[in-house]
Amino acid sequence: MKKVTMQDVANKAEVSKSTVSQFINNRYEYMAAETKVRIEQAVNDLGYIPNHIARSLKQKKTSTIGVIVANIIHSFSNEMIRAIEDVCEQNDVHMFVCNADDNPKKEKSYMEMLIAKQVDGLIIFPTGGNMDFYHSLKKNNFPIVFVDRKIEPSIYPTFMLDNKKAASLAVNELIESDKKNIGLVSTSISKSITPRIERVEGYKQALIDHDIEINNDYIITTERMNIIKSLEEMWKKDTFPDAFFAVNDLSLIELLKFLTSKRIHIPKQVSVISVDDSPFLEISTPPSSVIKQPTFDIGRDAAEKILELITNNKLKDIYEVNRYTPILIKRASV
Amino acid sequence: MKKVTMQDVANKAEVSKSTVSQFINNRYEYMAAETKVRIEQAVNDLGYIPNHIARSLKQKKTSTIGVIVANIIHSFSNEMIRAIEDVCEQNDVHMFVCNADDNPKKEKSYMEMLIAKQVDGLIIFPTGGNMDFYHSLKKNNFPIVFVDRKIEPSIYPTFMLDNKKAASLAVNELIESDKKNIGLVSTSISKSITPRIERVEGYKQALIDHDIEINNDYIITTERMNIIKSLEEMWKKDTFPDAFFAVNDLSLIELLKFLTSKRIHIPKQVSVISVDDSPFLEISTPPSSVIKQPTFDIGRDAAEKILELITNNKLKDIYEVNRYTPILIKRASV
DNA sequence: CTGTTAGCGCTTTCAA
DNA sequence: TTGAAAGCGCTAACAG
Repeated sequence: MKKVTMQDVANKAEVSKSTVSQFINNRYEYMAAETKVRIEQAVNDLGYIPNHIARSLKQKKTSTIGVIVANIIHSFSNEMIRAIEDVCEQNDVHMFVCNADDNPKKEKSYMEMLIAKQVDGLIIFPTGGNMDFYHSLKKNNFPIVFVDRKIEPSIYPTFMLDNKKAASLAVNELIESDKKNIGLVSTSISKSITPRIERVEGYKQALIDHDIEINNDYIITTERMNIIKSLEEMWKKDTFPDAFFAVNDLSLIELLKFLTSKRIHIPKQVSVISVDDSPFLEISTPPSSVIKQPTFDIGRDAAEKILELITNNKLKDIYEVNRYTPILIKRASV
Repeated sequence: MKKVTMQDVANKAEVSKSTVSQFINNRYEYMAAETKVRIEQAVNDLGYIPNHIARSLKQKKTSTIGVIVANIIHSFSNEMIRAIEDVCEQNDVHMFVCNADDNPKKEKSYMEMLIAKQVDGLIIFPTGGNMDFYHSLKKNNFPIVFVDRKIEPSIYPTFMLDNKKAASLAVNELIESDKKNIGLVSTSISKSITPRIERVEGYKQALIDHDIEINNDYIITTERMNIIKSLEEMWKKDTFPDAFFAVNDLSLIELLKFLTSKRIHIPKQVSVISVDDSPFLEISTPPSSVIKQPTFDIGRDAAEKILELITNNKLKDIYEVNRYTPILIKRASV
């Protein structure tokens, strides 16, 4: 496959390369109408598509950002991507999405790949496993914004949910419907993933605030694939929670699978509430109550921030973390 | 942000640019151990990351492919992406995923964008709205493979499900459990989307094969957002199907929403089966029986094919369509 | 074993 | 109103 270049177009239109370049970049100011037509003709005849990477090399920018999500499986990630896409589109910047799969190695390799491909900036859901790399990028003044999770100290702008609030909203809702033995289900927190940790803390705090004793036997924080096993073990014991707070959609799925398999009635026997909404929760039996993140706002603000950083290119030493207020959506599972 | 270049590394290590280039590309054959160490040192000190786009410009290839999915919402798309990713990784090629949102305009703009960014090839779930563009690319010998949907004539390799078989598997399953009035629900088929059309045809054929008359009142093919409305209308009539074939996961969701809202028991009153599996179907009530695509095989084969085309760069005039056999997964909804 | 050189396709002064 | 020339960061002969 032999690609058509600007030179080919120039030859065909019998003008110089630079004139074609002017044309391609819509700088018609000084261009004879007739020249314009000739070039247009040539472009169409040859099916010329400008080589962006040559342009980028020259301009030292690609008008492209990279987005690295922690795990694409979460419905939250998908919504965020949509929101970011919207503002990118409005600003004529492209975006590439990569999925770190909650794996710091993958995250790092994607960061390097995207930087090698000269993205102008990065939006990252940080796994937390690449502190040194973040810092070295910061030293080089490379624009990044974090989303969903924060790192300490917060050397880049960060946009995330008020997780404690989310947890207390959930626990309060459960308590109001007279549930007292409230369990928690979370996917693994071993990698110090802020939202999960904060939600667990928020859950504990909410219990304390209601003078309910924390029962560690009711708390499951483990790999997704082990959640059902842990629930089985809990089930075998003398007491079992009459309500659960699932810290995200994945843990909720596992929880529901377990509850269904045991034919436990929701909400009569066990109430359930989780963070993050997703289409399937409307058709689960019963439809699940959830704490929803203002995903769209978070995504939009993060995207606008990265574009601003790219333009201004002045990084502050430390940034405040921007927190967003969660919303309770009542359905029938509590 | 001022980027570190190969020249910077060369200066620091007191060698020439080309020597650094050798180093970066792991061509140590003739390199003095001591030089190697000095360069390594310099690379680390400066935090040098090679500029891929400069390299690509020179090499006239990016080792990157583009993937344009019709609609990322389908669970099928996600699984395909995973499968493609696997073979890319094994072959050290990067991949960029874009979502056409079932919109030919978006599809075209992504195609142009990716080609402008010099991807070496494209895997496309074609919307069917850009025939001219496909043909002009073909004329330029640009490597593409199609997935999930085909175009006529098949000028590029195509990998997709045996949709008629899928439909007949579904209908047979329904008939075997003594259901006779079998409805169909599909998202819009206006844009001539092969899988949906083929599944509708397959459904009709299967009914004919069983000497069951086709009742057009039982067939819904409309935009996702209108499905429930159409079901409502059907519901008001004298007769209502005792079973449904949903042609994909999205139409199934709508169908389930409707059935749930009417408190119609599945499968006692109405049986349900669909094409495409997805995690939420295990926790729906009851767990849904589905016709599963061998997604992994399709993705792998498509990815291997595009890499082959890129290497050989010899396009045939016409390709056969590769069909894959669907698998019935029995759960409790039939 | 290492350096010199040309050039990938484009943009951008500056000159004509 | 258009063209010539330099150069973005890198690779790949080839020379030394």
